Amino acid sequence: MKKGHQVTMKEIAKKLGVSVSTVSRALKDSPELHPDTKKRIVEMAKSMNYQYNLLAQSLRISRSKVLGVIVPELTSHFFSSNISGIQDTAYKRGYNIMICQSNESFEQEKANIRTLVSSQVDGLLISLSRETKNYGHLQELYDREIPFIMFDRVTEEIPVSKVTVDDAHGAFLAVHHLLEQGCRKIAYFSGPEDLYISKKRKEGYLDALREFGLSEKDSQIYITDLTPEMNRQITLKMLEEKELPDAIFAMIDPLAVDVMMVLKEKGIKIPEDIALVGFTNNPTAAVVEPSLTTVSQPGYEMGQIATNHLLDQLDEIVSDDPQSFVLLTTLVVRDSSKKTKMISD
Amino acid sequence: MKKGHQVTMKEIAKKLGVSVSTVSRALKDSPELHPDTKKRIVEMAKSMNYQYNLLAQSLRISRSKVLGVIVPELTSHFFSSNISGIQDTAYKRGYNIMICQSNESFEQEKANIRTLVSSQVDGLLISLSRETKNYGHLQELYDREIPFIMFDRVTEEIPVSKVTVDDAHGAFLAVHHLLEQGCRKIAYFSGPEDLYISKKRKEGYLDALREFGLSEKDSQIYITDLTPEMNRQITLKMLEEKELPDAIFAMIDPLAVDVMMVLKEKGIKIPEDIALVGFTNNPTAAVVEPSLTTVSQPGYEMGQIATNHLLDQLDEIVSDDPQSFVLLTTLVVRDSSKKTKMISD
DNA sequence: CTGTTAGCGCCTTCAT
DNA sequence: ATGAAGGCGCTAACAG
Repeated sequence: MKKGHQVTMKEIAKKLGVSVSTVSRALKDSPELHPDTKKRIVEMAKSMNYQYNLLAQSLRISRSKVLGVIVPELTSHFFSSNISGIQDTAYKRGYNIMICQSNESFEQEKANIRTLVSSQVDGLLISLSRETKNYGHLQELYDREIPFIMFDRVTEEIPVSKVTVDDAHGAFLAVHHLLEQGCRKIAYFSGPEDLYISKKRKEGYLDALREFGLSEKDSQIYITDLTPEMNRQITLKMLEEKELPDAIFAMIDPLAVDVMMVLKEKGIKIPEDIALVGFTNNPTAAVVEPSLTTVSQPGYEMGQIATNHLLDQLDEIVSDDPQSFVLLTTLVVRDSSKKTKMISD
Repeated sequence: MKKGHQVTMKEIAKKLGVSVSTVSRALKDSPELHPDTKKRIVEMAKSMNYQYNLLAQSLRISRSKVLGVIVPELTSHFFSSNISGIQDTAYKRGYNIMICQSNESFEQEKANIRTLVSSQVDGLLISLSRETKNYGHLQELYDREIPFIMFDRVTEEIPVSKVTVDDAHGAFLAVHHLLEQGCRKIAYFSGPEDLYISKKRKEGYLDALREFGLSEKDSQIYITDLTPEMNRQITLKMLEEKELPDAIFAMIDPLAVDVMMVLKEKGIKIPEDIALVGFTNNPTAAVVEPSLTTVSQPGYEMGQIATNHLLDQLDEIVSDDPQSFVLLTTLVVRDSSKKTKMISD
């Protein structure tokens, strides 16, 4: 299919017998121009259906007004909230966004960066893939002075701005809540240990235990690669222990839901036998039965803040010094953790 | 923040004492070039960290290798699956995608089209906003010969290719299944009547009724604007009727889930008292209790097919004649509709 | 095999 | 108040 011809300034100029620069000025509403000429040009442009060519402008001013976004996956609710916040914010400030998904692959992530840089994006917003364990590609971006910031899945290794949630504190809130409900044998279901969030949430878990006079000896940690199969498997494994925990803190909602399914199958009552808390506050958390207590992450706001900060840096409204934005999580208490039943229940 | 300087072909050329075209050819791996020169250039490019400037190429060849995507919202699981399919497919074929969300606003949708066209996208993939009731902006795209296709939320008014699911058939499957389960008073919970999918799914609903000797008189239709509040409200209204339906077909999963919540609150057993079927197969459908029978829409595949077709049109692999791809839906039977309990249950 | 030239659509001096 | 010229980075036609 061949695209229909796009009207250019040149054509408007010819039709009106003026120069291209005059047309350019008229369309930019430059003051140093006769109002009549301006009016004639603007009207002609409209009647010819003239459409500004951003590409040409970008090349000219070496600024594309496009931001690149890389996320591990598009279909996760959390990341799509991020993107939603990024898109709305960028759009409001006159930017478009180009999106890539790494599909949790390191190689793909590197390739994504390459195409986005080639596309001359003015800056990048990156959330790291699960596989990303060395940061040469980010270091290179940094060395080449291509503005970028990281969100959610970040690394401390590169001195750029980051937007995260207070994972440790969120986990602390979750486990603290379980302890308040009277639980004392609380298991932590963790994703891969080298994952940043696995570590951070473990910190919060242990902190909360300590707060209640418990030590690491009282902790119980199960590790999964987060596939539904392994999630099931470790839950079953846990159920084989002589002494069951009275609560489980699952690192992330989908894991919590998988755990819940197994417990229900096995006739274990939630929260009576085992209380359960997740993390993220996915839409599913509200509708499972029992409804899942979880830690809410402000995905949309993360996107907004990340984008505004990056654009502020680009526009030199703020300095380039790397800043770390740590958004607060909140505990959403639902039924899966209510050991102390209310009368109204 | 000022972006670091990007190396250009010109600089490579100067450093090596060759012309820019030679560099260009070397980097394109042109055969009509001395291998040694080519090697020298490629190595120099690498050592200088040369990065191709797609923007310049786009301007030159009047093809941006970028596709524009407009969806009503980014955070819905169905649309993010679409986008995931679009992104993967586009990427494989050497295209990037620029994404906008209309947030279900007609004005926003028009504005999105404008920026994407200004950005010189080679084609557009559009899913219409809920508010979009006239199609002048699409007609204009069409008249200006800007290649685009529509998916999921489409209109028949514009002769371009479309990718949809067989909504009527999906609804038919759902209601047919309920009838087979012995239900005879089946209510249809519909979104706004002017919505394409509301209409299509109603068709399937009525067809299925007819198949079982029922007529429009035996139908019961409740209409909501799909907000959680109104979803609740119409469910409560239905419950006030003297004679309750024995099954409900809800036009879309979130609506089905809202209905389910109200029914459960009121102590109505699902599926024993009222069976329930949704549409879309959102992740939530699998985890609510009882698990929700629903019609599955292949979101990712829709994105793939739409993108491949649009790119095929652009590359003139297929003709420009508008084609209509109607993907088949499948019924996913879960607990919310099983009137006839199996022994194993 | 390689260089020269012209130009994609726009903007920005520099003239007039 | 307007025009002419040069150039952003790259490619393609034409020479040689």
